[in-house]
Amino acid sequence: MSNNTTDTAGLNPAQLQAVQHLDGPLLVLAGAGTGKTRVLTHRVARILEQTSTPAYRILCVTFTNKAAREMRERIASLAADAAEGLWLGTFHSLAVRVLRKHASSAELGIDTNFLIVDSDDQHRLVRQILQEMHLDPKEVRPGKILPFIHGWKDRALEPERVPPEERRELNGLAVDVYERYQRRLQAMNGCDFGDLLLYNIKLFAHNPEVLQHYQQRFRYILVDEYQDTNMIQNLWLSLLAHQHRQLCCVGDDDQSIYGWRGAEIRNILEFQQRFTEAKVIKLEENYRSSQNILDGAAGVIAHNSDRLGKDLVATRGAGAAIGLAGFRDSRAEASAICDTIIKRHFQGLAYSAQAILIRAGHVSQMLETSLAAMRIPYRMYGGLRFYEREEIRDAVAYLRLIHRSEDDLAFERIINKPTRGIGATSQNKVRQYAESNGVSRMNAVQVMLEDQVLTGRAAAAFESFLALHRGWQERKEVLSGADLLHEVLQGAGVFDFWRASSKLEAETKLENLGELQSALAEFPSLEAFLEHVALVMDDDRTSTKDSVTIMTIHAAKGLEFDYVFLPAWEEGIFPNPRSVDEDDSKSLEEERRLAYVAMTRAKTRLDISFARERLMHGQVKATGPSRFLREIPESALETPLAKIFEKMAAGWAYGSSGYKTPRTATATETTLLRTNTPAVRNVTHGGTMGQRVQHARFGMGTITGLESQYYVIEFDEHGQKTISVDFITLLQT
DNA sequence: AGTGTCAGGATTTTT
DNA sequence: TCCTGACACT
Repeated sequence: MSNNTTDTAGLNPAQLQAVQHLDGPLLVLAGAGTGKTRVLTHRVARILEQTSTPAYRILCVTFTNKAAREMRERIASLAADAAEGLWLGTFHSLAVRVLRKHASSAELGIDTNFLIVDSDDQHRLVRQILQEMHLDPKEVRPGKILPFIHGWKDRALEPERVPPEERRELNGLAVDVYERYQRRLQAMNGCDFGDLLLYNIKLFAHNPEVLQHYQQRFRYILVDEYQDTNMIQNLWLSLLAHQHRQLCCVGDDDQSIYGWRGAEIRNILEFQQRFTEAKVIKLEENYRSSQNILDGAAGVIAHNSDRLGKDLVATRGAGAAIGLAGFRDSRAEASAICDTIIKRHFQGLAYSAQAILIRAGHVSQMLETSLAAMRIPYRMYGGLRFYEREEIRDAVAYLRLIHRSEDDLAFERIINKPTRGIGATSQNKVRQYAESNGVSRMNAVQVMLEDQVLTGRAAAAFESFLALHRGWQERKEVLSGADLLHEVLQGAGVFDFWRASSKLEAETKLENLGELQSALAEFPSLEAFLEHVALVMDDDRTSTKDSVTIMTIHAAKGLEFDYVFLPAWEEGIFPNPRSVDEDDSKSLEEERRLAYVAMTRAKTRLDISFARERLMHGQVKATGPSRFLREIPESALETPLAKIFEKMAAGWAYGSSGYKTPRTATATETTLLRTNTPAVRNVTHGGTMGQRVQHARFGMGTITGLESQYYVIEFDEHGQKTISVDFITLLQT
């Protein structure tokens, strides 16, 4: 093995230290743009280089498939024989790997041939269960129950261990559904995403020898984006690291923005308490952003109390001050941003160097309208991903059913899609038969046809479907995946269905199906492909065309752009009102971290803006500037906030350079504004104490309290309620 | 089975 | 305002 595979050139002393320290637990605390992943990959290469063979000595865990792919490539280029001793992947993909080997040896209720149930299937399952329990779908929807189940699984809680106070939520309903849901999953040999890790933990608990085996195998464990781990992932890590205690976690507590889906920031904050011998290395030299941008972000994040603390220093110098701009309304904001984008483009800057990052999806509407009107090419991320699209999911379901005819969820998805005369009644019959006999749906259909339980039209329809299925199973052996898919879509009438469809998107859908065929061609087997799909909700392949990026801040984490726009920094949008209202400061702190993440995406120039009125849900809503704006140190700003207020008060839509866009409101907006603007106004909406209001469901009432985004209203017939301003119509006095 | 109508809701989103 | 899901009607 060559002795300079870990080329340390380009690593600063702190990074070098993080790479070379190879003894005991280590926490690498690194801010945005300090080269975390780079350090981690160098460290892996260093271990590979220093410790010769036995295979499987390193376990390297990342959070997303994208990150895993990136790391794999980097490591491969650093260390020639990386593939040999290394397990690298996401928590879930590695958990699958373990279960595929050992699931049968423990009493988990599944065997090694288990199928992975994705979120769409989870929804469908829960919906069925709720129906069986005769619950009013208006009152209880899967979306109400599933977050509980996910939350519990993320904390390694099985139904019977859910603590009493949480059982009481929804009157214990969620627990009941959880139990039924779990039984259903096991009956079909299925595992949802939460189960993958939960079963690993159970497996380790019931089979200590399996745990020991992996504890011995993985001498070194490395984790990227540690601040995003949830309780069960952390438990999994702790178990595996128990013997060698060579756990290296890399992360930034200030970038923990996934608390709402179970990430546990305490994992990183309390690392040193759990590993008292741990060494902490802070990486504070920032290669991405200018000092002004860092100072601005640091000023904001300093208002959080739950943090370990870092001082980032830019290697790139002071750079431009942060642009701040206020506008009369969202339209003016959008067109000013577009003007600036075009101006910079004419100065030679690529569109792809500019990005607009937003807090919530709906903010993009106005921006998209403006971009389109000005013919600026743009890409919107965060819509439906490739593998989540209806036509793709259907096609994949066909393949799943061909691969494993016991895949009941796939069966249910496509048995009557496109319609082939198998209605709800026949499907229910099959389902009941299958469940009471403990066989798969496909199996049930066969038997029911033989026994003539199914007759007439339905029987004929099932017959021809079975014939198709049989044919496909034979063809599977001789055809490539892509060809098989083509034949299936043809035979099942999917192509015909979309060709005949009058829907606008029909053509795109056909194109997508073509894309799926080429995706299939990249996999060695149908099985490999299906496993990939189950685990990966693939990020859309980036197009080569030069275009501006619009994405949510969440989606932008880990990315960087030269020029970044952050519109709609307004109370009511950012921070999101739901986070503000919760009594603890936790969610507000997460919003603040989100602001920090957003700001630190910019390398060269950052432009933050707000509007006083925003077109939302088809209504004009008055908004105030975000509290985060006041937290940005004035020294980092091009124009102080106070000055912007002055100019705005003087009737100007004003901002810093490139943002002077006087405008007049459209006729409709003016009318709406007038009706919504009484003398003494609630800053965010326009209501006053004592004002009469109307609500779609609760009727007439009187405002008795004003809060940031809510009114307290005494309704004439429904008593006192606190209601979001969005749903209130103010009446003229 | 497919289309039309009405009510209710409207952060963030990976595996 | 615009999307989704439930239900009723043809």
